[in-house]
Amino acid sequence: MNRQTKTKQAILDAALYLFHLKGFHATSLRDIGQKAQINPANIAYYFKNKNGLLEFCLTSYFEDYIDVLDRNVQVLDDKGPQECLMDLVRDILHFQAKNFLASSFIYGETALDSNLNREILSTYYMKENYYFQVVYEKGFKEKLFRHVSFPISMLQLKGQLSAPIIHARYSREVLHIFPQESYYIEKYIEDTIHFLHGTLFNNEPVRKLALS
Amino acid sequence: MNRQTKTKQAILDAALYLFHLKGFHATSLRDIGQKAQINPANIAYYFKNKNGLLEFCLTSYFEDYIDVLDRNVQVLDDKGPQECLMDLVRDILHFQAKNFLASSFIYGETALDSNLNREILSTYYMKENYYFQVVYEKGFKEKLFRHVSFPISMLQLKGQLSAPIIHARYSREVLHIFPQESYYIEKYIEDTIHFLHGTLFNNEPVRKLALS
DNA sequence: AGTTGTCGAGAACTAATTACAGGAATCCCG
DNA sequence: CGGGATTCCTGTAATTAGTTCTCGACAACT
Repeated sequence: MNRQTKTKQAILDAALYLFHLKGFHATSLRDIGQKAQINPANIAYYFKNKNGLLEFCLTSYFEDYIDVLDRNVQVLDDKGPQECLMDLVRDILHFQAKNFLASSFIYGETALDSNLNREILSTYYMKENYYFQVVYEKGFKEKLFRHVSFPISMLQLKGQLSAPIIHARYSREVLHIFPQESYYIEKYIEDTIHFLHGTLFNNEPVRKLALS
Repeated sequence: MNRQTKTKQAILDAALYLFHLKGFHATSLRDIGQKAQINPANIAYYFKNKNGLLEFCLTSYFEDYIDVLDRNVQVLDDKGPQECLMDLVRDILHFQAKNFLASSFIYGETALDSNLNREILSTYYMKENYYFQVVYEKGFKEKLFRHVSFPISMLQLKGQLSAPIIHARYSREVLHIFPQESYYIEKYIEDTIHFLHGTLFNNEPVRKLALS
């Protein structure tokens, strides 16, 4: 890794950490510079300005995210909609855990109506929605999914997927579970899939969870 | 309404609106003053400083929220845990829809790790958790709830409850559903209760959703 | 008249951004 | 192969803009 990519990475790491900690607007370039052990002017050099830094963070995150979706949906016909959706859930939750800092900061920002990054987010939302819609439609067509409302089911699923990130502090401090530890991630994945079986899939769960 | 409460309310309305729109740190007191048609110095007069304004927003919101929980859990023994939890879901979703601006801003802020309002939030999280735990425990004891992990189930439920707020823009722009309209609220409540039947409650749903 | 509420101006501070200069790495031509 | 030129990278410092908060004056009720 040459000098350039090294400082650039240091800036990104520091920025992501501080964004997740305090939010975008609350972190100054000075903070980032201090954390990354570089001069704030460097940020301008690499990312033009604060917004450029934000845009870079967002786009590189979403590129990878869309990639995860794309890879999964490409094998939709082989796996069938149920397997495909389960794998999507698995991969998305893994992806979010791996990119925890970025995920939590992005979820936090998107809760707001801010028009700062509206265009960027809109684009990726549309893409994300497209992939899920394809899976759902195949599921409906083959009668493997119950006849539920796609938007509502999608919104529920989004809630499930975002919960370990958005409520991370709540999880840690109150529930005493640690949504970044692989034990809990696997457990949460299992339960999210169970949720799909309970609300969306037509046939019985392949592997039942413990029932009392 | 006398002059005092009138300006105070104007400040609060403007603040909540702008916080929800741009986030706490991104809104200046000048913005609030302009939106509320008052002089920014008034904010200091009523709330001491910007943080005081934030604290007031948070505490008054959570007071009401805890009130909703409390009222429901007080009649736990009469209704039984299933009915009680369903009514909780109903009332919480209604409450959030009614206080949409505050809800979305607070969810946005709590996704971050900010230690600004850590103490306030911690307190209310603990309370919230207490009420749910009481309901769950009765449900477990009377074998009306399946033998699931409370923290994980709770996290899932939190995800369900926060989704219409956090993903409000996604809902509107991509899914074309409007999580503030009573039609969708009722529909979403129905589906959330269905989620409880599918993942938590032991007996069959009282009123089945359309199955294909 | 005295209390309470509102306003405008500005002080003190912090932020992003830009200009610029010194240094390091790299390249090119002798 | 070597040394100078060029490009790339980093740090300092000044500019500009925007923020909170205070203070004293003014208005409006009681």
